[in-house]
Amino acid sequence: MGRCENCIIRQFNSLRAMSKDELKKVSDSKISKTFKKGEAIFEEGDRLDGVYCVKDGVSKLSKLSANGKDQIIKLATKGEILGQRSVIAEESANLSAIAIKDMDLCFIPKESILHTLNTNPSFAVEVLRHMANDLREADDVIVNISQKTVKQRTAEAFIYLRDNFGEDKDGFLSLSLSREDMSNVVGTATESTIRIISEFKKKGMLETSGKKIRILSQPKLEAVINGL
Amino acid sequence: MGRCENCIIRQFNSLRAMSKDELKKVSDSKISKTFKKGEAIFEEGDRLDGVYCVKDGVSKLSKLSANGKDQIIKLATKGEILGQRSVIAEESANLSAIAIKDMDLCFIPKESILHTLNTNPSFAVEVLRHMANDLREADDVIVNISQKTVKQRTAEAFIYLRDNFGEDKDGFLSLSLSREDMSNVVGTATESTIRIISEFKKKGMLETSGKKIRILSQPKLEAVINGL
DNA sequence: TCTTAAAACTGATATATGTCATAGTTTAAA
DNA sequence: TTTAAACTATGACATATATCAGTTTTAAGA
Repeated sequence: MGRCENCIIRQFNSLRAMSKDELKKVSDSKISKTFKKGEAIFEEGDRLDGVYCVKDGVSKLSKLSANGKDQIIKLATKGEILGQRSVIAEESANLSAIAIKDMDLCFIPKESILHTLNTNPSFAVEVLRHMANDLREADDVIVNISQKTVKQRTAEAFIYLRDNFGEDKDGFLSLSLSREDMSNVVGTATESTIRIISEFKKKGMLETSGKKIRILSQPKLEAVINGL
Repeated sequence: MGRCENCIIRQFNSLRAMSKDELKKVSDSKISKTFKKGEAIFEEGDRLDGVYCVKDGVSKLSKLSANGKDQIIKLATKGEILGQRSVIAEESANLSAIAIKDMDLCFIPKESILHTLNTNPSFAVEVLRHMANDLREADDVIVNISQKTVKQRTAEAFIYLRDNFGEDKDGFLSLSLSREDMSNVVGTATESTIRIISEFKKKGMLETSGKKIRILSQPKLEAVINGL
């Protein structure tokens, strides 16, 4: 099994602030896990005994509302830490984490995390910085949802998918979401998302091939985002 | 001028995790400030040289969108720290803070905060806990906005105002927001808020007297929230 | 390959909410 | 007290989006 000390993923998250000794301990207690697409890493309300460091794959973090709809708050990929907020706040998970691409992760027991937090200030500050960033992003989402139209938000989501997950060699988005997941990111009904995607295709902004979607004109998408 | 060591407000926020020495330094460098209703403590985009500890009054934290509408993300009162996120992330402010009730605050230069963060892990953990809580609240807002109707969110806002700011001796909400601020909390048009308040009055849920609003039936409001 | 379930799509319609126009009311300033 | 400005209120109307119902397409399992 790989050693944390040598893990490249670590460079992208707060674990890089751990000392050699701390990493050794984490490495000894960590457990590698895999989840297939569709499987839940944890669900809303679960008590978490640790956090998950994403080595590969993608997870959606979502929250179910009373009417049965799911709102996706964030898509987490390589380098992200899942469950951090809940472990730190010593609360049960406020979101569910479900794999939307086969995942490869390391489970790190909360004791390691909490102990390091309480003894290594630079680790705590790193985690804090990361959470401050999540908080700003959440604020932005709030403003977006309440001020922009579904069409604008859908256009934004496509740009987001390209910027954060990239494209394959043929220019298709590397992460393909189902129409339902897409609508849960945007915060709308599945039919609305389908209609908007059809419209974007007609207007030459997007192209599809099977489940894959390719962005044809980022400028046109941006025009939509800017309310033209 | 008051000494931080003796400040009661401190008990309600992360500053309680500071040592005596640290508090002494903060006390020597802090500056008391007051802001009248309507004045800006800071604006979106400002670089903050420190944080503000609210001793009294209320501030709205809001973000302006392209179309000129303001979304209120949070109402901050006694004990809250303003600007913490931006100082920690070393970014300019992502929100504006504007007084909606005359305020009394202490400005604490960022050096004190950052130095303590880097040397006192229990302070860092306290701040982290607080931010983890803000993050959960933001997640809840996202789900609320995208899943609930304006009417439901308006009803929730009234309960929120009662729970967080209380009532005066006559049972009126202690914090009275203008219809516009209320609509910016809920994320809707001012006219919609006005109409809904009228409806709630007709249905015996609310009562107004001048600018003051009194909740007449919490159960009825809750029925609305639960989509009845 | 056939079969079946899930996902994608489309149309018709309902409804919540935003927008615009206008009038009444309160508040603050002169 | 008078006047102007800001806030609250209400109606008429436009429109974005949800909902429901049905069809087609795609994917997966037998």
